[in-house]
Amino acid sequence: MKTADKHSKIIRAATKVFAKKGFFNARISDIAKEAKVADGTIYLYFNNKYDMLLSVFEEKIGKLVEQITTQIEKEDDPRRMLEIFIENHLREMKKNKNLAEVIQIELRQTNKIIKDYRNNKFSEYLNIISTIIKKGQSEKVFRQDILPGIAKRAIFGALDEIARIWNINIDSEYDIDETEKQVTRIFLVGVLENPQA
Amino acid sequence: MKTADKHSKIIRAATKVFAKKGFFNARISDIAKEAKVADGTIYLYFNNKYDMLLSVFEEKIGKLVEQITTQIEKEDDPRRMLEIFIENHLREMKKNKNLAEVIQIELRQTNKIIKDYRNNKFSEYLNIISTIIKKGQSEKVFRQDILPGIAKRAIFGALDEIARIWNINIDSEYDIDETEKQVTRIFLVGVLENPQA
Amino acid sequence: MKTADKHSKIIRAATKVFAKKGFFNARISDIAKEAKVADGTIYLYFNNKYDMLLSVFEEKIGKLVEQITTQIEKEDDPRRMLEIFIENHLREMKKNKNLAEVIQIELRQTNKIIKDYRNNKFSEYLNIISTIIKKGQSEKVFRQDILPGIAKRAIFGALDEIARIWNINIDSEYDIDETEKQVTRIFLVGVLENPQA
Amino acid sequence: MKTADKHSKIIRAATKVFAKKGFFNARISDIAKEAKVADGTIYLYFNNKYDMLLSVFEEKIGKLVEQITTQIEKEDDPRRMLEIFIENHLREMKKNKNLAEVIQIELRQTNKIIKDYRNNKFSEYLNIISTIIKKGQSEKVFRQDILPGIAKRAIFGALDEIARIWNINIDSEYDIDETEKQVTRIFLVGVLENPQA
DNA sequence: AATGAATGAGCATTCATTCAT
DNA sequence: TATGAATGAATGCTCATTCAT
Repeated sequence: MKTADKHSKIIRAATKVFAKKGFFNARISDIAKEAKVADGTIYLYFNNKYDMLLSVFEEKIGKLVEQITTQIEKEDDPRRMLEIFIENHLREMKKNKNLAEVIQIELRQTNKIIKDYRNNKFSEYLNIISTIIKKGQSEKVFRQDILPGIAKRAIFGALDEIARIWNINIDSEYDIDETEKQVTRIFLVGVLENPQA
Repeated sequence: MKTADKHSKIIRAATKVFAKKGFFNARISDIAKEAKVADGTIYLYFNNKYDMLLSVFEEKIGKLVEQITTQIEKEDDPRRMLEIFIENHLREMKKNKNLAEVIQIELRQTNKIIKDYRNNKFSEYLNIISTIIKKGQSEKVFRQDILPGIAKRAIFGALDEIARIWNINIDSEYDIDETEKQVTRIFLVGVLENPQA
Repeated sequence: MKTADKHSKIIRAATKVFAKKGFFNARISDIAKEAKVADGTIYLYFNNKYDMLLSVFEEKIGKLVEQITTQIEKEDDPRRMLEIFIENHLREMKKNKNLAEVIQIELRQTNKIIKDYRNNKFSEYLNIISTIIKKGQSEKVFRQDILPGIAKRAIFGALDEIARIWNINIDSEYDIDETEKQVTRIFLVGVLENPQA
Repeated sequence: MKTADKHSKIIRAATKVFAKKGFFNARISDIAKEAKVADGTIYLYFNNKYDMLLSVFEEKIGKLVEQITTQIEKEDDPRRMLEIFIENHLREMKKNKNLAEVIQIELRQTNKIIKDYRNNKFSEYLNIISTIIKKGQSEKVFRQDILPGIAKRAIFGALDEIARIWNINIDSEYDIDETEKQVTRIFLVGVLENPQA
């Protein structure tokens, strides 16, 4: 087996185990067993347990960035772009609950001090949103008074919370299409009946 | 010192230590030292470490529920009520970063299975939002097609993510007043310039 | 309640709890609860946990010594005296399983170093047997070549092992009368069919 | 070092430490240090502390069973067989005081409920005695009215109590040869001068 | 004398990491 | 590269004992 294969086998196993047990409750030996690899082998590919989490996170987010970017590039309407982002995020999280879980864990569970200096992919991911917002503003499609730095947090936070619930309640009340529409509408037009009033 | 005092001293210490180190990295002896109490004393008031986290969480959220409910009851306009909720949540989190942190931890860090059957206060908290939404809908102030069950998650998630960032970046770009206005506006009227279009 | 009463209430409770859980697994608070007394109160009557065990043991054995001595004094035939000893020991252990248990514990479970300097009652108890043996020898009823110091251990050991089994198997195969007869016979005439041969 | 070696090194160390301090006072780290092994290593070979005690006990008793069985098989006279049993037991306990101690501990110290379903070797050991008795009865060498189930307990109890004393008094009054003869005689012919009388 | 809240030393067990093979 | 036995630091929790009331 080639090195790259083993590396990704471990990443896959780690994603699964971290998602299932949480970072602190996951044991290296769990991951090793899941990856069908010896415990020690893991340390040939990662420096330590936390490094694995970070790698998993970065890799998964990296793929998301790529995938969403590809789709968005084909569009020109910022409304549609935002819609695509929301759609994609929710669909990916629904499809891959482990991924949703790992995002939750990495973002909140581990030592904040260690965290900061490497989360580049995640910044990139959030910045897809703010870039859309800014484009919309320059094209006079989005309100000028929206602060993209805040909007990107609000949108990501909303999506993330919804994904969190999916991971807790196996059967949620609303289906994914409805949820997408709802979230998109809330962010595009707000909850007011007559905004002009 | 009276028993009640010691209990709340421990809660306070636990909140601080959990916030600073995270649940898994917090040692009982850290909390004991912070509370100026012996390690064993903690077990006179709590069954185990996780029980402390849950107690801290429930108590803090309980106070939030009370405080926000009191303020909202004085209002009648659903728009204003939603604004008050957003305002309060953000102000509390800004004021008490430990609280924000503990919410983050409890919501994502610990065993989901154990969690569900006790997080009543948190449900209550979220339901404040959906109640406001429903009231707004019945008064034709909010759009009829908004699903309160999704909106409450979206709003809480947005607020929570913003608070998370405050806890990471000591100095955030935007001040609290601006952030409040932004979030309120995003949720009330959305990001579109001309929703009618 | 008079002091003596409380002392004996604690002794009774301790006997019960030690018997049920063993010395090391018994908690002071268990004994206190059983005696309907505060934990701290126990330390007004005993120096420490081990001191309680020793007190329980000495008191119980002391009573046994007294009881058996009284009965034996009425007899003159060493054969009958030995029989009475065996009878009494077995009957007491059958009647009071806690006592049997505490003997087992004290004799084997606790620190040998601490033990030695106080076990006077137990020596007295064993010496009842050797005294009987010696009397029997001087009256030419028992064999001259029997060493009383060894015989007393053999007899006590046999009785104690039988009592141990009673405490493990709730229903033993043999009833107490039969057991008494058996043990008495084994020690009086041995197992041989034709000792002369 | 091979695995088997390490296992037996730990068994040896545990036997020594349990004997010296008693089960409850023995610390895992004591055993680890005695075995020149890390604390954690012990848990690669045993599930927990109690499991070690049980393993030690079973292994030691197992060896005794084997050794005594081998010797007894060469004999045909039940009198001699009983003598061999007594001889062997006492010699082994004298030689290996730790072993005597561990028998004492395991038999009385630990949870009786757990105990029963695994002490197979010990049952085997006691049944060597009853088998001898039965053989003697069928050959009309031993009295027909002796109950083997009681006799085996009486004999084991006697031997065990004598071994207990050896472990307490470093210098006992009687030497081993004399003790053997005494015990054998007591059980074979009893203490009476004229059994016929 | 009696209480029981408070103490804090003590320890079994876990598990990330190492390293000889 | 790969293994997995070995390591030993780390810690939640217990419980005998104390002492202010």
